Amino acid sequence: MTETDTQAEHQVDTRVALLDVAEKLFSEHGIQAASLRMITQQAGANLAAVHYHFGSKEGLVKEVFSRRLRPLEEERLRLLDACDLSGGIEGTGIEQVIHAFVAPVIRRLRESPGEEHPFAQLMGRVFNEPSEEVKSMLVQEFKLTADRFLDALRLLLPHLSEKELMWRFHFLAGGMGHTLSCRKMIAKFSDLCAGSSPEEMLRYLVTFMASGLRAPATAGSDLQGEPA
Amino acid sequence: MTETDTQAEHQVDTRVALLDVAEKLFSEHGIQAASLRMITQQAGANLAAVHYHFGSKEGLVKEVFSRRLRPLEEERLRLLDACDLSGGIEGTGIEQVIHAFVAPVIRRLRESPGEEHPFAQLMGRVFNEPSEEVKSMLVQEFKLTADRFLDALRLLLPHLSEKELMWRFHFLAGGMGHTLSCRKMIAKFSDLCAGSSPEEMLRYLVTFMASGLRAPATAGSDLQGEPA
DNA sequence: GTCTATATAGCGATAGAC
DNA sequence: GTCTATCGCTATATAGAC
Repeated sequence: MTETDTQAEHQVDTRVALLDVAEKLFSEHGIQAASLRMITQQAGANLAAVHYHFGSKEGLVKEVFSRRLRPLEEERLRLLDACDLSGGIEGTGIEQVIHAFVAPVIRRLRESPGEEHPFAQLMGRVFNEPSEEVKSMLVQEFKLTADRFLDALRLLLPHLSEKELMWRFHFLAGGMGHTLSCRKMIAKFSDLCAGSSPEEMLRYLVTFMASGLRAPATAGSDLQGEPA
Repeated sequence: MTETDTQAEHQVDTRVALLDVAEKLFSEHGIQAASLRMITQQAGANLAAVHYHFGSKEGLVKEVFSRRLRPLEEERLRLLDACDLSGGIEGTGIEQVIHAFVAPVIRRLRESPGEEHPFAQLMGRVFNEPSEEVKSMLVQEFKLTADRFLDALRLLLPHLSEKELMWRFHFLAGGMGHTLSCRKMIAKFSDLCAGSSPEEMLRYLVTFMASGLRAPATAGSDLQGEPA
């Protein structure tokens, strides 16, 4: 290993180390609460390195997210393209679409075996915490994927109004997001959930959400099941 | 109105005003980002008033939550007691239980007509952002209600394993939490959702979740619908 | 109970040496 | 590219007058 190699590696390492540590600390303490001093210290870098590599804390935040989201959304769309939608509501197309949406997230959960993957928890935070600027970036990042998945679901569930279709998609996304990002808190409610592998949870999720999506359209005005 | 009345009211007003403004600013900017300076200024109170009334920022945070959660959980349990579970999976018991869980939240959304109710958005944050101390308080606060609802669902869905029952409850809670707390962000994805009233969303939610809960138990080992 | 003033500490950002 | 040193600002918390 030559001296220039070592230097070049150190440069890359600093940048990547900052992203890794930022991701971890953002997920543990929140974006606002994780200071650049904490991040650079744990990454073995200097405080000024953040501004050299990313310009500002905001720049670091954006790169933390897009580094993970870009390949994730790509994989989702690739799996969606492979789905067989010809069976309509009767076929397994709905299960396939749900799987295409959720599995790429689950797969990444498994990448850090034995531990929580920081980004999964961060994804849970992301919709509630960050600045308006980051929020807009995320909506933009998700909008394309969401529209493509909605197209697929519209094809499979033509009996639903556009509005109800949209809500059902958000029920799916919300149920997934909550269960993935709050695994530690869910574990506090029951040891059983704590003992579930991500794959096992995925199977339960697909069953539940597929059945929810297949439900008949909601009647216009009667409040179903409301106690007298 | 006597002078002592005015003084007494002012004291009460200060405390309540601090809670109201804190709730609003916590929901808008996050707990960490909402400073005591912002809160006391908007509440027309002095910076030191927070420490007089609540001891610390942490004390203020806890009271903001428990002030809303105590009556909310009470109402949920009251509605749960009124549910008719005798019909089993065939009856409307499932719809009634979901309604008992979600309606108290929806009703509070409607209390500030035309605006977002700050607490609904705050509830979305709550699972992801706050300190460990606040988190533990919340789990404790929710555990009793969760166990009671799980008892009801266990009665209605005896064919489910304890583990799958637990997960389905979290899918329900997550879907509800996400859609309620991220209404503004959901609106960015589609104008249709932005135009839905809370009551309309509740009907869609009950339809979807009831169907999800009623789904047959997941088979042990086959990954349903996974593309070949 | 409410106020002013201040103590103590941490923050993001930057200038400039190396 | 990395470092030290520091600026300017804000935070929570508290002491003490009224």
